[in-house]
Amino acid sequence: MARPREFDETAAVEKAMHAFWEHGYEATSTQDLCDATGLGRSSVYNTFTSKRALFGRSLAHYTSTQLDKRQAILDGPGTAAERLTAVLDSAIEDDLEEHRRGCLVVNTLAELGVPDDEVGAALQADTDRNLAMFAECVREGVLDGSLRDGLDPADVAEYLLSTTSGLRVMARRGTSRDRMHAVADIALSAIVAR
Amino acid sequence: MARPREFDETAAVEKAMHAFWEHGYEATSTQDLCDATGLGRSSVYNTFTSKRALFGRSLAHYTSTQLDKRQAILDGPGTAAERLTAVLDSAIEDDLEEHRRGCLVVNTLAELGVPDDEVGAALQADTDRNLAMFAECVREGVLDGSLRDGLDPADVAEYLLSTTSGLRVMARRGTSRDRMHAVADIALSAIVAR
DNA sequence: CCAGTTTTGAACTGATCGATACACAATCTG
DNA sequence: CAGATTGTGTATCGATCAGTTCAAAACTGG
Repeated sequence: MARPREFDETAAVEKAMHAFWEHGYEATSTQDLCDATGLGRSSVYNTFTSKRALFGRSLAHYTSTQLDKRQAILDGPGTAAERLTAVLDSAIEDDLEEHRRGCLVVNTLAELGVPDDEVGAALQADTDRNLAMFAECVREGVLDGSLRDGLDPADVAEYLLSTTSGLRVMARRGTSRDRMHAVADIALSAIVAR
Repeated sequence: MARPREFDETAAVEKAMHAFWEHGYEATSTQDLCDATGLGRSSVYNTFTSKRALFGRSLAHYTSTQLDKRQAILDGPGTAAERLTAVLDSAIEDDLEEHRRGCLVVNTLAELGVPDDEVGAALQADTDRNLAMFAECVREGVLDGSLRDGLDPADVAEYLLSTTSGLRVMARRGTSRDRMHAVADIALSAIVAR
């Protein structure tokens, strides 16, 4: 083609993601996005079409990173119960760093719901992948004996996703690390083998 | 004094609350508030000072209503475990009606965090009152034998608030009523007496 | 009916919103 | 180097933002 880009597209998406994460979708102006990415307006619109589309890209980047991290923990060593504990601990640590901005997915769900566009599609995909990952781990846990017998993997997956979502809201309320760990302990006690 | 108001202030706050609830704080314009309340701009600003202050009033009205409703259930008949079940069921029903707009408190926490103003104060007050109500019920449950021995009321209160917050996020994800009830069942199974 | 007080409606403020137009710079292919 | 193509910077678009101004309207106590 012709003139090449003077910036890295993925790096720009990442910087935009942090801007959206910090202030939310509506409260982040296109000027904020230019400032955050270091790009001019033309470059932003030429590359990403619209604020909405850039948000979609940012959200997809966020969910991809987050899900990969979670998958890595669930694919790691230990019993299913231990791995689920590690997932909750990791979620709590994520919530506490980064100026307590919470989780971009939860924040977006709260602000926009599941809109009928690429943003909603990214949110739905995130929900589905989380549920699939959790359900698979629950099945493993029933087999390895670390989780209780008779658990419904789909229901428990929904329970675990609800639990992590709840923890992320608690983080925004200002709950302390110790309390969040106590909450996670109680939550897991409902499903670990006795 | 002089010329009387042509509208009911509380009714106006309630209408404004629904507008904020439906679209979020940032996405609700002052024009939207005029339309929703049926008031002119002058009346809105003369009565409520600013969009932010009206949001604070709307949020306080919401939390007050919600907390009173929850308190009524917790003050009702039945064991503590039964009353907590009723609270979660009520929260689920609330989440499902009203076009799945979720919970105004959770939505606001996600969008704004806990800002250093009247809005943040309303959010903090809501958190504190919820925790106090739950903790008291947990104490009663340990005494009446419907909840497990040795539970820490403060931790379990935080757990219950986290659970309801998580359910409200799940509602925004589009989770079905049956699944939400299944999640609530699992959540309660962690603390009910065996 | 009148002075005093408050509410109300309409017009309007400067600022900012998301997005575009367009000239020009920078690179590619030939 | 020529011509095509794409990226970038600046200036700007109309719309909308939250909030103000101001005079007419509607009430009060006297």
